[in-house]
Amino acid sequence: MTGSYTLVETEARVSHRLSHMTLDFEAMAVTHNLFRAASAVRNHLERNVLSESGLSWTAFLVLWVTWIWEPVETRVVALESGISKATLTGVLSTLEKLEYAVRTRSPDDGRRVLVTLTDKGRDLMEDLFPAFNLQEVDLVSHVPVESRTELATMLRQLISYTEEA
Amino acid sequence: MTGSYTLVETEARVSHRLSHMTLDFEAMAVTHNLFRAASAVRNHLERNVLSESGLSWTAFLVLWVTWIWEPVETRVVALESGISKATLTGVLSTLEKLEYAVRTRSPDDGRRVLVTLTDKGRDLMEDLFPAFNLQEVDLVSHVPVESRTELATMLRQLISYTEEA
DNA sequence: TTGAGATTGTTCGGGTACGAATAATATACA
DNA sequence: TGTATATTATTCGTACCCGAACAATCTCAA
Repeated sequence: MTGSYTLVETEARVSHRLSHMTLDFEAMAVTHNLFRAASAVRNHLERNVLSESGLSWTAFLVLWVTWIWEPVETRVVALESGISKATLTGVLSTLEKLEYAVRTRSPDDGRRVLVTLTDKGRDLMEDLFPAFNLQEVDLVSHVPVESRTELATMLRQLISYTEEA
Repeated sequence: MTGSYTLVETEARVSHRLSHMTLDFEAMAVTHNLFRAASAVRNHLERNVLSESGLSWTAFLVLWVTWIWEPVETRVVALESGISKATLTGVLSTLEKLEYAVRTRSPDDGRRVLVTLTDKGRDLMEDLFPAFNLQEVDLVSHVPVESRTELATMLRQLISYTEEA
């Protein structure tokens, strides 16, 4: 916290810089906090849970999606993980090198590639996932219990906008 | 949206995989949606506002922080932007190459480096920022007006946890 | 005043991250 | 049957992203 500016300081300063513009500060605060929260939470989880197993956030996410849906097409993994297929190609190569996942050509359609976990990958997730969830519980501890569902709902409303054609 | 699984489908599948574990699904939904929202919103803004000026999300963020606080130490810029100082070094080099910002050695302390915008950089922000905010307004349009402040507040509560020693 | 310890920005190595171009495969229609 | 069109995963080029190691600079006590 040391050295960082408060929300009030920032808003005062922004108003000063932008006094001649018409702006929606509430919308600004939402997106701003959304990114601060996402990157803060991500860094926290990477340091406290993932670093021990040498997994990046994205690698874990891909592993998780595969764990839930395997065997699953890479197209779906990319979509569910929120990354591009170009990025996924690299991450899958990493996971194959670490022997957590394998690629298989689809028998029905030669263009498609299916992803599955190795036994080693499944073992890892069995260990990692509960530890991960424990940290998630800690993270939301400052948000009142009765508001958490609403928070998840509002976040989904943000997602739904970007999914419109 | 095509091809992606719904929340209900995912939760059903996760429960099946994890029936023998004790998990907090609400905490899971919050972090999961937090990241989906952040990456969706980020990609949306990069495509609809930033791509025209050849700026990445992070480059814009750094430019924005500098615009508000200049002249400002790189240490503070990194903190406020939520990136590491190693990353900032690269981004600042990009911004200097594009002639949007400049580095200056601090006269008081030889270790410190101060960042300021060029006139070109300030002109860019004068144009870009209102366009950016317009998109932000669109993005929160699916979240009821009366809930937006609360959303921003809850996101700050998430941030506050990670800031504890 | 000198030297141990702290602070700061950069470099380095490895892993994401994206859009655009590409190659391989499948589909549709003539 | 063949050929245009569509869909898929990969490659390519460039930029971001971090922790760790590093060199430069400052601080402060002996």
